[in-house]
Amino acid sequence: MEEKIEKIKQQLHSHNYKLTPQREATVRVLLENEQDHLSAEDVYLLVKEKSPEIGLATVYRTLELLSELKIIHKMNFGDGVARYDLRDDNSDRHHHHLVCMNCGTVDEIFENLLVGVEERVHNVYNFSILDHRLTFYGICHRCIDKVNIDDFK
Amino acid sequence: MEEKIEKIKQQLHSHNYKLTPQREATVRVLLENEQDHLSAEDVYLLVKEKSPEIGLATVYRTLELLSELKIIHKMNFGDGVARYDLRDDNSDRHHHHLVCMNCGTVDEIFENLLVGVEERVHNVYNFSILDHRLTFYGICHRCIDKVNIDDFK
DNA sequence: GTGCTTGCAAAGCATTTGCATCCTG
DNA sequence: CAGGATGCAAATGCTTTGCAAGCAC
Repeated sequence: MEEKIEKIKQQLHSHNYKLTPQREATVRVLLENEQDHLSAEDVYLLVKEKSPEIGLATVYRTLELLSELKIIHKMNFGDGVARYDLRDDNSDRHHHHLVCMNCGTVDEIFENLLVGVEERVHNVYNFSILDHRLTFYGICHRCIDKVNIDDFK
Repeated sequence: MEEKIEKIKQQLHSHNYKLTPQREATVRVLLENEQDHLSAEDVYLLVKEKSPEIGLATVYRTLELLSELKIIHKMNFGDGVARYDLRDDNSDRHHHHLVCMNCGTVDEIFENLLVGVEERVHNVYNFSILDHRLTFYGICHRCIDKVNIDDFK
């Protein structure tokens, strides 16, 4: 935890930004909720619990900044809000999402599912890949016995 | 073209909706721009050329309706606007996107890149897949010689 | 003090909704 | 003429921005 904060501090410093108390509080919330996919509002409410004086705009600016520095990932599952995820350098390229169309839960899976696929895209389409997103939409294991899957087709 | 319109008309009728002139104009724009990924605003402006009296709200309502009936695909590339695509039943599951981080162009590729992957996700995570999105972000063949790729990393 | 940060409020956009009107059957 | 469909304008919801004040080096 502390060493992760320290690392992010370095990353900010290397781009001439400071780890202000507000930014640190925001980063801590992200670290404490690494499995989740928090929206800016979610982060704001959690940060407010510890630091009630923080403004929503500051949270947005911090998330935008961390996103630009590629410390976090900004993503979109089609529900109208941006969601944020800490980036773990190692698992990053092998990190995909399972979005449940019944309960809305977003699970993460860590598997190198695209072995060979990226190379193929590069060779066939002359497209230089820098990042990718792979998201599966369906019904999660918690809901599968409770719903009629045909209702979602 | 005409038979595609006719088919969509049937799909609407089967759900007790009509193919009104406004809806037809909207569908025609989508058919005429099948390669593109138009935003609602784009569609609105194109429809307006032929039918200047149409309202933006009607375009939104039509796109929403077509999306619910799964006649079109609503998607999101992270630029803050929803984009729409006609669904071709056959190529649908093998239809992916290449988003250029320099010029913003979205190219489509049609390849069954995920052979085996879906089965694996289903078996390992007990997740019943109904749809997926695979998007690659990078630099397209038109831009690769004009930019320094490290600037995007 | 100079420049980055912040909080607040106002503005910005994309999208949705209320409502009176208009068709269509 | 009854119900769906439309156009307009207003409202909404997420996000960004302007600006004056605060803070740090």
